[in-house]
Amino acid sequence: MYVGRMQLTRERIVAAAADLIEREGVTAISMRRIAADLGCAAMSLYNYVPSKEALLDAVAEYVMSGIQVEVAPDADWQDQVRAQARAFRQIARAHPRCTMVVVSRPNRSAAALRPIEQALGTLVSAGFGGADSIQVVRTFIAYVMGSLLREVGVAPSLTLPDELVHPDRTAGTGSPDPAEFPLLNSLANELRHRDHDADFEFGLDLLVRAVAELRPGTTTGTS
Amino acid sequence: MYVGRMQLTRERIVAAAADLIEREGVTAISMRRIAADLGCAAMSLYNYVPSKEALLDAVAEYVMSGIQVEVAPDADWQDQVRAQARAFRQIARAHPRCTMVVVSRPNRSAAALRPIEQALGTLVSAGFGGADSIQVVRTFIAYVMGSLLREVGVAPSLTLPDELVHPDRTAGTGSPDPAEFPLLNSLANELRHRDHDADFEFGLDLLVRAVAELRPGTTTGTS
DNA sequence: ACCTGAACACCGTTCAAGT
DNA sequence: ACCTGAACACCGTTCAAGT
Repeated sequence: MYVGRMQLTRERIVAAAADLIEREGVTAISMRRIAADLGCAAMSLYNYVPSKEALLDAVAEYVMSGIQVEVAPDADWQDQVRAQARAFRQIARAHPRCTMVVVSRPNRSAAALRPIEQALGTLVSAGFGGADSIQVVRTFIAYVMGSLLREVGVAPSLTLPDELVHPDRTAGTGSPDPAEFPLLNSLANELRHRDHDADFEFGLDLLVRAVAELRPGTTTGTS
Repeated sequence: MYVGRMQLTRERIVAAAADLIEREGVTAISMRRIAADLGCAAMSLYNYVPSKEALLDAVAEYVMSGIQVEVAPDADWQDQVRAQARAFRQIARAHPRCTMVVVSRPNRSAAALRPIEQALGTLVSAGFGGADSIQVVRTFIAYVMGSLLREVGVAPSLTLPDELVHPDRTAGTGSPDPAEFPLLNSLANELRHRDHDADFEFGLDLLVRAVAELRPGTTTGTS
C-alpha cells in the first residue's frame, strides 16, 4: 500500500510499520517493505530510526499509547481495576497482529508506564499498601498479557481446532486420542466454542474478588 | 558449538536448535547456523523438517515435553493445581531463552495437551463442572503464560531498570519523571527489587483461593 | 541535513546433481 | 534414501556519494 509522497517523519514511519504488520503480519515486515509503502529508499528510514529493533519498539509504544481507560470517576476501586484491565485488553481488538509485538518486547516508555501508574493509584487509594499494590498490578499484568496471547491465537491455549481432519485419526474430528485425552474428548464441544470476552471476564472476576478479600477492612473477607 | 559427526535425526536437529537458542538467543538461529553445529549442510535439515517454522514448533513441543508435574497423589485439588502451575513455570528456569518460542506459537502437540488434560482432571475430580473447569484452566494458562513472559524479561512489566542513567533525568536513577509518575517514583525501591518466585506465588494464591470460593460445597465460601 | 544506490554479509528455500 | 553445492530472491545495515 503506497501512501504517497510527503515529508518523512518518525511518526509516519512507525504508523506505516504498524499498518503493514496489521495488513500482512509481523513476519512480512522489512525495512525495504516499509520504505516501499512510504515511497522512499530503505536507507532513508535510518535517518529517523536507528534500527529495525528500535522501530518495533516504537510500534509497541505506539500501540500502548492507544490505551484509553474510561472510568466513571465515582466508581469504586474494583470497577476501576476492571476497566483498566479491559482497556489493556482492547489492544487485541484495535491491533490484533501488532499484539505480539507489544507483548514480546520490554517497554518502559511513558505510554507503557501511564496505565501502570494509574493502576497503582487506584489500589493505593483503595487502601492497599505499596508492596501489595505492586504485586497485585503484576498479577493483573501477567493475566492480561496471557489473555492477549490467547486471544490473538498465538500461544499454547486450551482449545481444539474447529474442524480439520487430524491426519492420523480415523474419526473426522480434530480431537486428540480419546485413550490418552478422555476429558479433552468428552469436552470437545465446549472447547471448540470459544468466547474471548467471557473467558477474559471469568478470570478477571476471579482476580478482582480475590484481591478484594486481601484488602484490610474488606466486608466480604473470610477472617 | 560443533557436535560432531553422527546420524542426522529429527531429534538431534531439534535439540541442536534448542541448544543454540539457549546459548545465543532466538534471533541468532538460522538453518545454516544449526547445520554448522551439526556438521552438515543447511539443506540436509530439510530431509527431517519441512521448514524453519516447523522446526521452531518442534522446539516448543520439545520444551513442553519436559514439564514434570510431581504431586503427592493424596494432595487435595488446590495443592495439585498449584503444583501443575509451578511445573509449567519451570520452563522459564529450564529453558529461559526458549520460553519466548514456547509462548509465541500455538501448540497442539500431545506434549502440550498432556498437562492440560491433567489439570482438567484435577478440577473435574474436585467437583467442578466441565464448562467451569475449562474456564478455570484457561485462566491459569493465561496467568502462567503472562508470568513466563515477565520472568524472561521480554514483556512489558512493572519494574524499573536496576541502575542506568536515564539520559534526560538529572538524578542518576532510572526512575521516570516524578511529576507524571509519582507512585512509580515513591515505590522505586520496591520496584527495583524483584522476586519472581514471590510474584508468581502471590498471583497463584489469589487465583487458587478465588477458584476455591467458586466450588460448590466449599467450606470457605461467602454464600 | 536529508536522501540514496551499490555493496556486504547474511537469510530460507528450490532444484538438480550427486552417492 | 539421504546428502549437498549452486542459485534465487530476499534480508539489515554500512558507506560513500549525491543534493
